[in-house]
Amino acid sequence: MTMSSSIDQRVSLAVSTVIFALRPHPDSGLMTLWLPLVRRIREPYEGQWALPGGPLEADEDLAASAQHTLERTTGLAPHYLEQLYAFGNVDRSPDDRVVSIVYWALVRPDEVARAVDGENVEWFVADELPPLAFDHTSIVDYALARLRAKITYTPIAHAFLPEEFTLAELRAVHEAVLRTTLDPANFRRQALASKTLVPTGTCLQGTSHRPPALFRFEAGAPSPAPEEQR
Amino acid sequence: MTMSSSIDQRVSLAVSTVIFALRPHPDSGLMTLWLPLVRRIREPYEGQWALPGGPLEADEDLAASAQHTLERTTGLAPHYLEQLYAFGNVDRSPDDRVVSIVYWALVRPDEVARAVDGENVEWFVADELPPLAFDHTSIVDYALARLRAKITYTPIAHAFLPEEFTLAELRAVHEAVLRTTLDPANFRRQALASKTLVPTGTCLQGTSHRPPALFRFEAGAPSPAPEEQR
DNA sequence: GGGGGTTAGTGTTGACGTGACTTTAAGGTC
DNA sequence: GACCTTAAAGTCACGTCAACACTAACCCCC
Repeated sequence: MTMSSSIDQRVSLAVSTVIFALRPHPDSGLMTLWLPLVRRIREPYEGQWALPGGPLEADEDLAASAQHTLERTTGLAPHYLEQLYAFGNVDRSPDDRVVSIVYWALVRPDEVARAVDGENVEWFVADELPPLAFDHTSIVDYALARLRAKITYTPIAHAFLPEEFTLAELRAVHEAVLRTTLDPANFRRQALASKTLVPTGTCLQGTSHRPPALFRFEAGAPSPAPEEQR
Repeated sequence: MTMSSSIDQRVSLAVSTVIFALRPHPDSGLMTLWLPLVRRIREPYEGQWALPGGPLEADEDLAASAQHTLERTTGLAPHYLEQLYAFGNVDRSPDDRVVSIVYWALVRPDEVARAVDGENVEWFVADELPPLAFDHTSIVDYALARLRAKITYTPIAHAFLPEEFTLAELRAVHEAVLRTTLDPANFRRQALASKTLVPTGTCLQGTSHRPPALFRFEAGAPSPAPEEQR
């Protein structure tokens, strides 16, 4: 603990984030998973797309560093943030040794609108990515797998939605993430059985059909540190 | 990526491991989870017990570094090793900033016998630990939760056993880890349904009752990188 | 060598969750 | 008011699993 491994061995520590959001697919119009990428402006992999990230800030916890780097590079403030994995293989960067502690995050549609969409930040369909820098392609694949697994047994879908939402909207999130269709009746049963949805008492008005009830997400027992993981 | 965060900000990177093994409890005689701890010989927390670990080796991947540090400090070679979490809160070490990438491991009983049990390495019952250095108590708690969760939906229990084992032995592992009793008939059905157990054809002889069949663990599809996580 | 003890292994039953599907309710539109 | 559309509730069959009963195969002991 006294010898700093980083000084002697020049291991640099980065924090990156895989950010997911939902918006319609340009071709089909279906709700689809998107994620923002940043164009690299230095070697190695100059000009290629990569995950937003940066060096760990000395005075910040890991999650806070991920969040701030995210804010700085993309302007996004996620509504869900969880550590994904620490990637540190020797050969994952051609020059230096870089250990990346990667987080994954979910953002709401209103955030997406606020995000900077400048020259070096662009949104891509999660399942149709260009070749990425470093090992970021496999990192995104892993994050995708984790998201799809976790949404099936944990109520995180609401992180893609505004405060109040209908069951149809919640189901649309699941369908978009999992790329399937779900039976509305069965989805309703299962969603209400989880006890994490609280009806607001109001209904969404202005539809050309029966008005659906609005719900709000209510956290159950606070999750133990650091996460539950199942 | 060009600025090394570690040099400027003196963040050191450590790799530690929570190692689990099974042996009888000294009081009850029941099979119980144990883990080896290392006594710290330097400040901070000098004299206190801590997880085995050390600085990340420059020429090793993360998992390899965990394995080698383990070998060096405790003499143990695990049969299962998985990344647990990266702990990096600013205040987790009183002096320097230390980010620990923590792994968890399972070892077989024959390994436990081979392990060094010197002055500064000692085995403890996992649920009856003394106060540990740094945030290692909460790390162990998290590893315990992960082990108990993962053993229920993944065939890792065999990593506590020799190559060939009976279903009763496998069930005893589950019971020891989860601290419950399990129905032998239902456990058998569920274990055989997973298709990961291959009968060797032979039976364990020398028992004072009906001889049980011996099984061997056969890996199914190789797990995707980095892990499956569910 | 037969009865009893012990564990291995098989079978049966009922409760529960879930997928597929039907039915009723509540709006708007024409 | 007929009709369309989606919300919401209800029905049914099937598979899973916990609980429990039952048979099988050894050893021990008298």
